[in-house]
Amino acid sequence: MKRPTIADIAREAGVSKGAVSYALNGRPGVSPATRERILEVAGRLNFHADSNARALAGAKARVVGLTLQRPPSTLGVEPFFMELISGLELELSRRSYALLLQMAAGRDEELAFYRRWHSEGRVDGVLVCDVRTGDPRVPALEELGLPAIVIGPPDASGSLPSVWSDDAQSMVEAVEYLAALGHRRVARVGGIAEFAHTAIRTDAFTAVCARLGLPDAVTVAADYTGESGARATRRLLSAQDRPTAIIYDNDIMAVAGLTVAHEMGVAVPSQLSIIAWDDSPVCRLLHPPLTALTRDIGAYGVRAAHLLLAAIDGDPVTSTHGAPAHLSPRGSTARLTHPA
Amino acid sequence: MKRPTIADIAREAGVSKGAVSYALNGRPGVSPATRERILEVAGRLNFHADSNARALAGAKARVVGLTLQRPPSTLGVEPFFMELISGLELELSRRSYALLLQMAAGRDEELAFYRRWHSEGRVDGVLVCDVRTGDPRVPALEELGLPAIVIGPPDASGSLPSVWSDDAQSMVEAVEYLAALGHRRVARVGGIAEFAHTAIRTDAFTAVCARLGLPDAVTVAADYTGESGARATRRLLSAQDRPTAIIYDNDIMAVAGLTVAHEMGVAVPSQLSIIAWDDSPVCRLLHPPLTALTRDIGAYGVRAAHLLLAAIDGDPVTSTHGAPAHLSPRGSTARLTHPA
DNA sequence: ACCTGGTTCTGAACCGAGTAAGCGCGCTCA
DNA sequence: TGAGCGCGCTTACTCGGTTCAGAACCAGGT
Repeated sequence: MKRPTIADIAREAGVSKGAVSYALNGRPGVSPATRERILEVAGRLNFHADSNARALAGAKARVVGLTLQRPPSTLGVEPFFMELISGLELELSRRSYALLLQMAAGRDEELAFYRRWHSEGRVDGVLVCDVRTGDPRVPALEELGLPAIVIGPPDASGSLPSVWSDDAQSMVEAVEYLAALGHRRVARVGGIAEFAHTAIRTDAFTAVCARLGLPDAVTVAADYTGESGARATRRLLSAQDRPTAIIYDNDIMAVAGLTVAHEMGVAVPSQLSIIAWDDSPVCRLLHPPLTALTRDIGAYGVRAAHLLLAAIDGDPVTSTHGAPAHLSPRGSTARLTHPA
Repeated sequence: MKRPTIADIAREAGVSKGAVSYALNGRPGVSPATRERILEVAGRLNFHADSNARALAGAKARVVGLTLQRPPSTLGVEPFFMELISGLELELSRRSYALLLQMAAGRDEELAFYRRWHSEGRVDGVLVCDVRTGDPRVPALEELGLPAIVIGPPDASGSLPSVWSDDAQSMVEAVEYLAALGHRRVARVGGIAEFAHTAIRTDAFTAVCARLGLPDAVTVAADYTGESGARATRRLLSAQDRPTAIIYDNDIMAVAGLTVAHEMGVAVPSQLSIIAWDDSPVCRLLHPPLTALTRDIGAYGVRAAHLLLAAIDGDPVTSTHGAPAHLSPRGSTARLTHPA
């Protein structure tokens, strides 16, 4: 027997299609005895309801969509998205939801995918990453009425619920730590400036540096790639009063920065301290191992999936903050011993 | 107007639902004039056919599935899968197919997903990674009749078409290069031994070492994680006659190996040469930059997607070989200058 | 005996597409 | 003139579920 349908089960169990549907979905309308008989038959025939038919008849498609718009070269290296996806799937699998993954060239294409998915009835909801301030996707999704969760700071997510941590707090922790080690000239290699979380980090960075009286709290913009991180680092280390500590907005740029320091004869950590935001296994493998702002990215995924499923079920959902990234001090940060 | 259906278009264009279906699918049965009118209306209403209804009515679901069974910690770091997915999507998007991504805990769970997807009518075909010799998924998929493409060597893919490159050839290139640099004691840190491509590389490694008269061509098994690579490297470098060159089965283990060499005071490349299989941006950022076996992983994805879509269309499909990985010599390999 | 209320189940409509069968029309050709 | 044919389009049914209206039945109360 191939691909049994509820009609097959109904015949086998001696009931109508309707009864089978009620029984399988755990809704009232069938007696416990009949329900059990139906479930037994379904199990015996290894029945799985056709998801297309179910979705067509008004039930959920049991699929959520995720689009990523970064270039593959960046994506492949950053563990962020894979860890995020792992977390998402943990929760989605638990509820028998599937994940539709789509790479997009830009926001417009990404938005076009949301629109198409919605009108094709492919997904019950979507997850939104890398939001910018004033991101057109937010109002568009609000208008579509497609359940959506933003993985990013709530500032830019409009009425869409979001999942993120308090980046400002983590930034304060990092800068205060560097200041406590005696650093005065602290710089930062930031991520893509248009992303909302980048702006938050930049503001927090300048604010805390001002509060601590650190001069020249400069942020150089980069784009998460190793090359851009290396370029930014060269620029910073070539300056008159070069910084004695640099905070990078992701780990791959920090790795690049470490190499540039080597290349320019700047000793890490004796002459330069380095902190990476996000902590991939690579950070621990380098020499010296990188001090990093560690956070449980998988937990974001779990939480985001949880919220999205709740939103799909029509439950009221509000933005939540996960635990902020905390500092994992390793060999790349130290008190200055060989001032330049 | 929300979510227009073909009935809406039919009314608007003054024809029947059937005519609309024919027109939209580019099949005969409507005159050019009518077709154009229908397409104009569809475009104006921004119509997209409900994929559930379409799939239910016997057409394709336009979805392919991919399951990954490696632990997220490994997945996140290795750029392989992200690059593969990017390549897949390039081709899938071109044909308006979507990608269903699923993490699985093991082969059995992975197989269960294939089964469920098939019986739920969710996917038109699947992609299979990390095949082992005698992998149960191969006969299971053959029996299911679900179109499938193996991303791996054809040896273990049974009657399923596969996409891979000639790893043996690349291994020969790497070992001959090391031999030409004067290395005699060459070792290897291999990937998971059960994977079919690992076996191929191991066989090729021992064969070429034997042919070149290199003694002790030992392969230490590891599991692609940095920790396992570091452990394996420590073991190798602690041996009586330690190797003067090590080939790693992925880049992350090579990074770990480089750090262990540092840690043990073994200079790279003067005392130890290192080659990584697969070339992530990180390889170029290290000091010294890692010599790597480079291959176009995205191209695998494009090719695999292409074959899968052909198989779904019912076209005859045969396994293909992509270009083999080729050596990108960098600073981590050199002629021995400080023999131990 | 009759009404009420509740549970259990059936039957049929419906979701939105695809598609086989059929029908009218105009054209060609015997 | 009428048979035959092909084009263009409509009609009606199908896919496999969900869901709603109502039938059948049973029990209890009056």
